[in-house]
Amino acid sequence: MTFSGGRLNREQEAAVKHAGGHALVLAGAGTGKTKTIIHRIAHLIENGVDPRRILLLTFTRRAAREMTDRLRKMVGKSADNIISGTFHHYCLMTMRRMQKDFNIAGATVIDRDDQEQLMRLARARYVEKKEVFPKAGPLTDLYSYARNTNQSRQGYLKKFTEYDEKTIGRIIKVFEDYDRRKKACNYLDFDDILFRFARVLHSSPAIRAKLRRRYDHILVDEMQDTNPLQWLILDGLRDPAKLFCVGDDAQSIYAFRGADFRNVHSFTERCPNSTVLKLQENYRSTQEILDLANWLLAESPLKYNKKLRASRGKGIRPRLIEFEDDLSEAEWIANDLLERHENGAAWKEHMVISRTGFGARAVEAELIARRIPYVFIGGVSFLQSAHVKDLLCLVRCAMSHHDLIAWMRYLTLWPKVGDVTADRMIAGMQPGKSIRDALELLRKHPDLKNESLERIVQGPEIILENMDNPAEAITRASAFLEPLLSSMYERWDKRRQDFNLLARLAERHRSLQGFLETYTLDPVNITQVEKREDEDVVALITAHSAKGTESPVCYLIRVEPGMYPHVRSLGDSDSEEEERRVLYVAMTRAKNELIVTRSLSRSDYTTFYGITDSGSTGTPYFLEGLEKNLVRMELPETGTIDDDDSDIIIPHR
DNA sequence: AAGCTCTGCTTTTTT
DNA sequence: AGCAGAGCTT
Repeated sequence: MTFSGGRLNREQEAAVKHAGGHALVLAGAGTGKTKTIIHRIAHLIENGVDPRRILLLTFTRRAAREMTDRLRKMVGKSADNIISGTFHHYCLMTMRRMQKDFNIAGATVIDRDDQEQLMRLARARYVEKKEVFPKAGPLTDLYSYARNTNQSRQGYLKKFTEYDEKTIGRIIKVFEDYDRRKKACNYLDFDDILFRFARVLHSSPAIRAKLRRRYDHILVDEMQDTNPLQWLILDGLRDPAKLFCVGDDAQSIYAFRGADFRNVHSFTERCPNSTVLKLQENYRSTQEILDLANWLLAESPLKYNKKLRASRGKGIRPRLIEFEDDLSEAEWIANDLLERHENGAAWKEHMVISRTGFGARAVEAELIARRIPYVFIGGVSFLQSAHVKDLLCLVRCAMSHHDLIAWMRYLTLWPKVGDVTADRMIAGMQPGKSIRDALELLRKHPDLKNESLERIVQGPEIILENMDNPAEAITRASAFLEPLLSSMYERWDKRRQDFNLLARLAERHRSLQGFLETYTLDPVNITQVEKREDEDVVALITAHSAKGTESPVCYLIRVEPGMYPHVRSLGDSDSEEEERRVLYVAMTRAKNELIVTRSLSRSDYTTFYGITDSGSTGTPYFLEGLEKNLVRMELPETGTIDDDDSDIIIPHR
């Protein structure tokens, strides 16, 4: 990202060579944060620190991989010896290697979808069908948030929700039921991964001592997005290991997930003898781009005390372009991309940033129609599509007979098996000690007498035969499921190709468990699998996923009332303020050119749900009162837009 | 007990 | 407009 070649400036060098206690590095957008982390690790290794005693915690696996790739170029293969990954990844890996200490043998990691599924079951027990009561989705959010911020359910619900006492009592009942179900199935949800690790770390001095002895240096990226649970983990692992935490409070955009920027603000109180270092010089963007970003922050009632200065100096003023609707917006962007490409620019020099995955749809359709190569980053991954889940659930069945959700899904794929029959079969397996016992019990189950169901047991057996060969297991399982699935789904021919893709992903793994867990924690997007990373493609990306990236030309699309701040955040000033930071993050991705687009007149997004009229009356909007000289206002060249007969339809293909 | 059909609700961001 | 859940039919 930020060029890692080139010399370090004085601030960066001070951070890289910092010796002594813990350090917090406040690094504004584009100030060479990644570069500084990499150089620091290289510096440590060159000064004799054993790479295996360096722990690097990042926010996404993508970031971890990118950093180790760049580090490898500097220090060679020893880069691969540092321990790097997300908090979740690191904690899970460590707990797996110390199974006995953490008591997680045989546990299945479940993703957000499964978690919601389980919550739905728990909810059904306490809530009448038509009753007005929070749905499983929101309940899961509440449950997760309370855990990530390490507070009691009761306290959290009372303080931060509007529910009355009675409702809160019932919500907690549902949560407790969820807990029981989770335990019965031996599941670990995302939060458990952090929670269990943190709990053992703080309740078992012996294990804590053992872990603390392992590291000399712990580096943390995106510190502003860590949550209280993650802080407890860092706190438990530090000393003698030195923390080196890098962050920027103006880029904190994950509060909805429990992130707490006190982890940045209270750092020095929590870590006595620590040093705060600053990186202030922006190397990424031109001053015009930063002026706009600075203006946005200055408009905030909060005091960020941030003013980015461009070491590169002057450049092109950001453009603000207005459209009739999102279709002409998308069309214009595609045209502009094509034009730039014809003039010799590479596709990969362009990034299209959207507030929501959904909001990028029109542009995506247009890119496909115009055959512009792109990757979509963020949004729904292909691992979440129904048929892929079917296959993965079959794999999971072979790993544990307690995996209720997987078994339920697998069994009900079969004709004449609904939830009732499936329940009965699953109950029949529970006395089994091992998965093989359980399969034996299932084979004898009365419901399998039916001739068409004999083959049910074969599915998991195929997987069991190929435990050490994930790719083969996937291939065989696909063939096994095909007759069932092909009749269930439309456009089966298209879907089945995803199975080949899945097998290719599996080739990279030696154990099925590792394969499953890797992609549960960090699902891969289909376009990311298909394309090589260094391929020449336009990046279509959500603002959240864009954090930590940069691009010479950035299109910021749909910067409209209802989007920034997003309608869902309205009414809560903290959330609204977070939206400002989302926009700030998006703006500061641009190196040379920032092109802001919007369609104010007929924003179907705002009219769509609830917002009374399409005029922006009353809806707060961050670009309201934008100083004219900060951007170049434009209308797209007319032409096709006004032709009545052009009646543009986006060609789907 | 399964499976189909209709209705109503939703669409933020992600480990 | 597309999906999940409720209710109805087989």
